[in-house]
Amino acid sequence: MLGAISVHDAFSYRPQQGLSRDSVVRQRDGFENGTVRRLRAKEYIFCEGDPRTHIFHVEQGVIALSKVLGDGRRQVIDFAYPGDYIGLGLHGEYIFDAQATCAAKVKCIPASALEDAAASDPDLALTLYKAVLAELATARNLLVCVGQGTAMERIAAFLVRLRDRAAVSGPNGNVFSLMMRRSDIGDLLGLTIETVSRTLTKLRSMGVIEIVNSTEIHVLDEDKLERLAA
Amino acid sequence: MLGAISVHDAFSYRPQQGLSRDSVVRQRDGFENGTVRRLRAKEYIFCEGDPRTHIFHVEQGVIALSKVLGDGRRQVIDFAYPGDYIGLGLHGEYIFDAQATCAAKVKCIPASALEDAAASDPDLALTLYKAVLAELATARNLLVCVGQGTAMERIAAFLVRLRDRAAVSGPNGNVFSLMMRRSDIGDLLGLTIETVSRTLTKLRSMGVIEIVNSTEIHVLDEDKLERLAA
DNA sequence: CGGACCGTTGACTCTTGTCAAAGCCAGTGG
DNA sequence: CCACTGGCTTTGACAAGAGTCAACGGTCCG
Repeated sequence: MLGAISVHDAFSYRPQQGLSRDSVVRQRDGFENGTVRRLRAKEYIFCEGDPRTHIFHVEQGVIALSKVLGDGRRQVIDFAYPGDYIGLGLHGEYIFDAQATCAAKVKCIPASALEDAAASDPDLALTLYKAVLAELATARNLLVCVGQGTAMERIAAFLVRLRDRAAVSGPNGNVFSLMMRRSDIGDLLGLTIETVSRTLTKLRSMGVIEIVNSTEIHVLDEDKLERLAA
Repeated sequence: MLGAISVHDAFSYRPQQGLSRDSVVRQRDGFENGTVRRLRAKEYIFCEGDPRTHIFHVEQGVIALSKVLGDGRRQVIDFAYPGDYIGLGLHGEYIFDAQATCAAKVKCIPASALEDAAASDPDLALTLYKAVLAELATARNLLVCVGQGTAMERIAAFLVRLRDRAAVSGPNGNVFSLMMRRSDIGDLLGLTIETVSRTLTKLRSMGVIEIVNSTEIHVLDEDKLERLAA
């Protein structure tokens, strides 16, 4: 299976090895403490291997965290939603790519600032520890889903998670926007965009969901959706 | 895909919901501080949902950490090797099963002892934080492998990791024992035992490895093996 | 209006899963 | 000492789910 590298415009262009990376440019315009940075869909915040100068706090939108193999195949590791932190850890470099799946805003916090604060504040340190444990649990649950589930089970489980997220933040959890392309979903679940599309279509024809404008989902039968999830 | 739950003898029997779990029995014979517990192949140390009373330090053998779906499908999340700790975290319950893949020895440490020590010892706390970060990196790498790799790429990557592990602990990293059944490998990589077997056979017929007694691997062409890995 | 991007759908291929049979090996008991 | 048994692996034949390739349509935007 070969995943294509989609290169859409100069702004979202993923820097290749050996070329000067645009993260250097980015640091000059908009990386001051607490600065909020606006991102367009498909724009990169950083790439795997970039020096880990900042932690980012998602204010708006969705950020895909992913790893890319040499031949272009991409695995999305997780999506970061408003409230989530990106880039925690002790490595000198980022260990994955971070890319907006839609228009987004992130607050940029110098990594040293957060780490200094954590060193003198046990509560903050515990919070960071818990955040990493949560990331670990998320990664393992996704692994179970991808390793054991059929396409239908993976898509259904993904939709259930989106629904649960929407349910806590709004009045009607059964209506939400995907905020991302089919390729982002496919790269999360280890499926092709065609399989994602076909599976969503099947869920629609089964009366489980309704799809508006390719991007907005209405869950019509949440019980059935949950039974379909792995 | 339906993975069978193999039940072999009373000792390794995986307790079902609602039945009294043998972990209660186990706590009576061999869970004192620092006690070393001997395990037979396929014996459980604990199950997901058991109260998290102890941390375990692997002394010998291999422990499979896994999650099981309702219908018996199992995803191995990681293998713990001598030197590794099992059961770190802040949850009140274990969040996965831990089962020996072969004869093994683990040292049992009361969870409270380790956590009390970490609270007053920043160095230990940092060590635990790093351990969790390492687990996170492992889980994500496995996710990339399982989500994007073919059967051959997954098996090759798995063998490369075993070879690297053997290389640091002994004189000849190219000869090592799997220390586990095909089903453990399959459940790690999201493959059936038949596919694992066929892929290993193919690697043998390609002259990349030699298989002795189903369980001992000789890597004959490590360059080719690495090129095959995802 | 034209182009780029995205999503959907169809036809076909192929990798992997499923089912079944047979062999191997170790442990056990006669 | 040997036959038997159970667990594990290997192999083959076949089925099915997902991937690949291609065409088309819709939407957004310059």
